[in-house]
Amino acid sequence: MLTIGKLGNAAGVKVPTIRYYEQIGLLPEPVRSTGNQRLYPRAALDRLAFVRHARELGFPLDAIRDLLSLSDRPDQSCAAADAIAKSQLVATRARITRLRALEAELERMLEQCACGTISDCRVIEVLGDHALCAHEHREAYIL
Amino acid sequence: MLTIGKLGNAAGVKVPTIRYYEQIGLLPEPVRSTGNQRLYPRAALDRLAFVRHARELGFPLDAIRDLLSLSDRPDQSCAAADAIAKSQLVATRARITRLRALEAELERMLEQCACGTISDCRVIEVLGDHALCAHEHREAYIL
DNA sequence: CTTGACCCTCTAGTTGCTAGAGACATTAGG
DNA sequence: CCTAATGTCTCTAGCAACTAGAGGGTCAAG
Repeated sequence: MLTIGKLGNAAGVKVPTIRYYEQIGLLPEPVRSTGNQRLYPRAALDRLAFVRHARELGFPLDAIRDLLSLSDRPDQSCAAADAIAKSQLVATRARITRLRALEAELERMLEQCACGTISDCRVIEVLGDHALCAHEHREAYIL
Repeated sequence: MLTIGKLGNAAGVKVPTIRYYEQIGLLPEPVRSTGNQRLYPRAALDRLAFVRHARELGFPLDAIRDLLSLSDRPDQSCAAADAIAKSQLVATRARITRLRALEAELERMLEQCACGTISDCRVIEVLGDHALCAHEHREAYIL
């Protein structure tokens, strides 16, 4: 059995994060030692590594919760898992599209700035007036 | 003078957001009517539009605070404003790079999945084992 | 048996808002 | 002038996904 620190080390996840995952019900409550310390079986390592990897790929915790419960039912169709991954792909692409427009706008802003005084600073000017922009970005800044 | 609702409408910013900006010191406290309601001069509209536009371009509020105080000093050099915009550009590019790696990984994952049962689902399998990945992404998922 | 590294719970902070409760102000219509 | 509808006020709490810190208990080595 592993203590929480060894588990965290092995999976590359910080100790408070593991406790947080337990608190929100993403990981099951482990057994405790006589001194009330968490003790994890080897299998917990796989589960935690799965969570970490999914997080690294940008999956939100809600989606990971669904993926975990799917992975516990090996005989079911994997269509649901595919759908989750697909929607993650769609979200990722949307972010990229948005960020590329922002990148272009920032580049333009900086290229045009002659770096004099604030009163004729292109950066400040463009920020103050969307009409000076080449792109539309009148949406909320979605992360 | 404008009430907060008219200001918000004109600038495309929700009323609670304006109050929030005031609370964190991003916008100055306006005068009040006899009935304690906020009353804004026309100039507040420019300032709020500036904030909104900068947010749309992904600038964090801290950076916007700095940009606002720079724009109040028109005689100073605009090097500081440029530096802020540049670091925003760098951050934006870093996010794009990261998201493109994620996109590629998700595409690969989905292409390889034969869509059978969970037990041989490529999505679940890859999530459980980083070694199956084509890219490194062993960093925190930075938004 | 003591020391130091680990672990426990709990609260509060991060970013940038959004939602709601319960009360007061303003304004348009009759 | 009164009323009803809308707008505004303050305050608290919530979202994601953690992170940091306080103040204490536990465990294994020497």
